[in-house]
Amino acid sequence: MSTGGGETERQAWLRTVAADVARLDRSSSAERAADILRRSITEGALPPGAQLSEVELTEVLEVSRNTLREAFRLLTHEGLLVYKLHRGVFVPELDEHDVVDLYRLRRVLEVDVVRGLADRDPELPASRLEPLQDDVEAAEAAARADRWPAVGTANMRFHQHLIGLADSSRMDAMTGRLLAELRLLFHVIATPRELHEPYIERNRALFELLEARKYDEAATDLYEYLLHSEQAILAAFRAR
Amino acid sequence: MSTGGGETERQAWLRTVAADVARLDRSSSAERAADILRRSITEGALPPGAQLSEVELTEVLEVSRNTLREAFRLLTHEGLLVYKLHRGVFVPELDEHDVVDLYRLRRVLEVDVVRGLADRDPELPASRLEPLQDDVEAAEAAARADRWPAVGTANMRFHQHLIGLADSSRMDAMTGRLLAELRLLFHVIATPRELHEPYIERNRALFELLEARKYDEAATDLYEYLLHSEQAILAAFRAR
DNA sequence: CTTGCAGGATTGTTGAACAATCCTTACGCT
DNA sequence: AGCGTAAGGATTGTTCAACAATCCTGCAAG
Repeated sequence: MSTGGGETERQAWLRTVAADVARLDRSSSAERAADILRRSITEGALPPGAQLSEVELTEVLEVSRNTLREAFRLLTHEGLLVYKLHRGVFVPELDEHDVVDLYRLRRVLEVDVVRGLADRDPELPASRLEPLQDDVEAAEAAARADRWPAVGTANMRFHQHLIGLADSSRMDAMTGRLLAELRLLFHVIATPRELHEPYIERNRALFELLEARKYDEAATDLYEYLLHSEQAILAAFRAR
Repeated sequence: MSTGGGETERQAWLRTVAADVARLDRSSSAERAADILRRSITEGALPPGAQLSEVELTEVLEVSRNTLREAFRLLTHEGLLVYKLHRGVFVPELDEHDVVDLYRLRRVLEVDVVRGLADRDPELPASRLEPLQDDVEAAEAAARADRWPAVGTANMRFHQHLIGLADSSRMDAMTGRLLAELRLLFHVIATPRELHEPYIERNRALFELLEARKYDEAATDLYEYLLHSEQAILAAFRAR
């Protein structure tokens, strides 16, 4: 490797290495406990409204109460848990107001990302779209296997990767939080198939528009897409 | 008060009461400690890069190490502190990349809020603009007294209240985080006057456009405003 | 100049203990 | 019976002390 090569190139490499190191560092007992709880919540094992007992979870997760409370704090700030002082932590119960709030933010962020891709199209290698393609194909495969929760997961990851195209760490974090809360909403809906099926082909259509570099068209399409999704969830919500 | 009056009216009232109760509940030792640290950081007493020793702060704040660590977690998720595993917590050092990232999000969120006001103009009472007017006048008063950090604080609150017009709790939280990080950036800039002075009258102009209900004009004005502010900070940054 | 190895300092985690608050139950009153 | 109230138990909030794991510093050896 040449030492006096490209200055910016070396800096970019240093950044990727630093990111990898940070990723390896991320392993404390509290975060491992949070990982387990996060999966339990997003997969529905802990339904909205459920209380998480401290003494019970210390035994299951094999961590001390203090460490468990740190895990609770982590998840609280992801929106997956809420604290009620002197009463404990609960899986939040979101309502229609939250649906509107969440989707407003999704529309703002995602549409802006897609529209902004036009400005930096030259510096965007085609390989950046590969994760999106993988997600689309994963959703299609899961649908063929009738595994609708997996379809929902793949669709979620599609949107997370879509935001990732903006190279904004803060947008990534916000989106992760928004999608986690959205999953909370999904669990109150009885029919996951009707909830996720329509968006498999809409995601593919969106992906192909991006591949064809028709960013403005993709943005307006995505806007309609998210409006439609919001209405679907609201309708399912009102039907209990 | 009529019991069978407006259904939605009563629900709205219940929501405000619930919000007040939640606000009163919000008082634990960890959050009080976090409040003190937050002020120390945003006011510059703890400069970027500084490490916060646990044993030292337990004595100053008179809380236990566990409670202090909960306060650290709170501030970490506000972006005011960063954890390095087995090394401690530090005040983050933001760079030009972060400036671009933060301002991109500010533009997206704030412009969307202003533009969205047009749709719900009828239901928006004029009193909602009062906090904005107060902030503008506070900034003008602080400027006359040569208190430029206070000008910066008032300008920040102006934008926080601007976002508040959207009635989105998640946007409020995100904006609080973004503005807190922005304050971190201000401390590396030597001349607070040149940094804040131009935006006193720009905020007033924006307020008057909102008062006149010229929302589209206000939105484009705000977009230019934020681009200008971003360039000013980047310029000050490159000049060390 | 780099490498490897103590030693000390700091953080990560645990367990126990006590105070504060909430929930439940039972009691007494109208 | 219905309702306010008080005692009791259970849970959370907070503190403390201790130990394990990791990092930083300085120094010696190659």
